[in-house]
Amino acid sequence: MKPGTIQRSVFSWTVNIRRYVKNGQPLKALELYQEMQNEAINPDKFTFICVLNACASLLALEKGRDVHAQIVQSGCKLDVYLGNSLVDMYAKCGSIDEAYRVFNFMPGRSVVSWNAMISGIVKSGNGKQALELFEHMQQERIVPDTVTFVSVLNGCASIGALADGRSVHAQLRQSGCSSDILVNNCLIGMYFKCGCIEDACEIFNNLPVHSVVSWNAMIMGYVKCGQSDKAVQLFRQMQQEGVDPDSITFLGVLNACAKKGALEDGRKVHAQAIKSGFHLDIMVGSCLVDMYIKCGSIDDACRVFNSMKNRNVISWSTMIAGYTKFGRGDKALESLQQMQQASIKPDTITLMAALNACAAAAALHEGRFIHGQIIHSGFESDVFVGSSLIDMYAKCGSIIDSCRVFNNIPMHNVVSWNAMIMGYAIHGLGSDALRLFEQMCQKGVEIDNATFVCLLSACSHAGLVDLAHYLFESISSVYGILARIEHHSCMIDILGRVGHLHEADKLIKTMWCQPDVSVWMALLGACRIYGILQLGELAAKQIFKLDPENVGAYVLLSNLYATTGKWDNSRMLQQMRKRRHVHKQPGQTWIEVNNQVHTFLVNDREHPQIMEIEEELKRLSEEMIKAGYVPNTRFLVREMEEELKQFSLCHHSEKLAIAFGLISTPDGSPLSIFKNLRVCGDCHEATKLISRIVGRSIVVRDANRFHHFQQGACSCRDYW
DNA sequence: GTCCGACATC
Repeated sequence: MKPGTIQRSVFSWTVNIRRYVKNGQPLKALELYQEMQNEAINPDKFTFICVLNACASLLALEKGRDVHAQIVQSGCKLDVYLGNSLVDMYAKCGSIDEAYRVFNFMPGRSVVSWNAMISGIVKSGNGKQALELFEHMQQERIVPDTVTFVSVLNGCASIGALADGRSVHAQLRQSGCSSDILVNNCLIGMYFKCGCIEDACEIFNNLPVHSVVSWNAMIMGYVKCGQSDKAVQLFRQMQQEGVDPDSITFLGVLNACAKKGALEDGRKVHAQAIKSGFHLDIMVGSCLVDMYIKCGSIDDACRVFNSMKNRNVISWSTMIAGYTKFGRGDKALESLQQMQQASIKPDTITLMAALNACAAAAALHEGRFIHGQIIHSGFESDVFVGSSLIDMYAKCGSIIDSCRVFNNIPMHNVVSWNAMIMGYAIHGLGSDALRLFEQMCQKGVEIDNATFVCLLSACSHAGLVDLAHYLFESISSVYGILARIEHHSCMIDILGRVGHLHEADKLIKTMWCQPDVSVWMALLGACRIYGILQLGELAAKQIFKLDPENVGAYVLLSNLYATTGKWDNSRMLQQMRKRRHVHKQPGQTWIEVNNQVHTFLVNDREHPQIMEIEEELKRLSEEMIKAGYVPNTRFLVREMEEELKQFSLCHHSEKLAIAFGLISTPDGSPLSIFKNLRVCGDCHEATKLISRIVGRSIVVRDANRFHHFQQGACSCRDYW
């Protein structure tokens, strides 16, 4: 072969490789590169640049290192272009150290080299370091260009550094880049992310041309700031001004509808997406699914999902999370299987969603299976996956497994500590929660808002009122942050449970922020326990104002009326609830025996062994009455004959499940049962007695926490 | 020839 032919050959291979890279098919590009080497054609500088580009977009660090070695081996001279591509590859792949090494070693550096470093550092999540490098770059008298400004502004946005953002903005004004449309869109995003809506609007309003990207930045900005109404409004406005939405616009506006729970708006946007063809976009499709889920229509979500031509890991994860949200853990886990049958590999987010499904459904068996998959796919050292595992095991009743997972996490963060503290909290292990908190402080882990929520929950479940007071005070006095709304609702819950209703009421009145539904619910719950009518009515009124379809509030208020003898009010309220089509979730209890789940409803006679179950319940009732048990009908709100009430109480779903568990498992073995609602007071009392009569430990998970019944006592010490 | 660009699933 003549030398000229070889030259042309390298050139044409490179052209083809580049075409794949530019078309967004980096994997194909690498395949072609391999083929080229198989043909014994030596790559040149231009080939290397294309291949590094492909590695960067695939985040293929190992492959990138190989290419780097080949470059060195080939004797190819490291010029600015090749050096920049190497820096970019290492930085994008997250290896900032290696990027720096090339950067420092390069014979000459252009503004592009600095840009590659800065944007890589921003992407790796280190906005502060990026700002330092920006400073350094200017000391070296390198003039920043629009690309630099875009990266640095993103860096400011990512860490919410408003002051730095403003100073970059000031520099930008003097630089001659300030009319660049991309830079301005970036500024809009930065100001939104730093919470300065006015500054963002000012930039938008002063733009000579509003491109679709500018509108998108505004729409997304408003969504992120929690002003979804405004986002939907802008979506309409942009079209009135003759700008056509693109797929990103749809993602933004669907997000807004999802946040607002605005089903009707969502449907309109859906129709429009179909008209313009953007519904075929895989991300718009996934967002439509998400919107319908968040707006409460699982049927529509399924319809969209089933009609999607292509689904990716995100579409499936959305669906798995959606089923869980609707209490369909079984369907969620089924989806995980289908996804794997479709050869889509779950990522960490999918697995976390699946673990949530197991946690919600108390499906310990499936949870362990997914844990196995996690180990198999090498995600077990991921701290976020680990935190979901801790949560799953805790909610499935195995706090020992939670501890084991916690101890095996190599690098803890605040999320994993919080998950473990919360695990102890729901099991009523207040002192363990506190011990962990002390360790966490000793290790210098930065405490966040969620930590206090976990700690206060631990206090609530263990009845530690004084400690709760102390912690609540220290949020502001020691940690210098304002106690948030969720901390207030925890505190009100704790105060309410011990009957300090005046104090709870006073706390609400002196809150610096607007009380939300959770705050009023905590108060209403306490009023129900102590039969405080007036305050309870006031709390309920506030809840209905904020959320007219809150089932829990209807139930609590109607219970409150019933326990205070206001039967008429109770009945009227129930009628009102039905008129407004607010449906009560039926109480349900399930138990796993021999890897099979048995589900019971109230007065359930469907179970094949119902005769034996009733026989056992009768036997237990007699023994319980001998032990001094008086059925407590206060917890039953419907106005009915006393005898009928007692019958109904005996047939609550939890009692049926316990009786079934007792007759289906060997003497002395522990029982675990799960209830979808809170356990009722009578069942709680009865279970305490049963645990003593049969000499077994009985673990009950209700919607709120775990109750470990043993020898006539419960771990919740009657605080729940 | 190299660097940036509104965006989603927890």
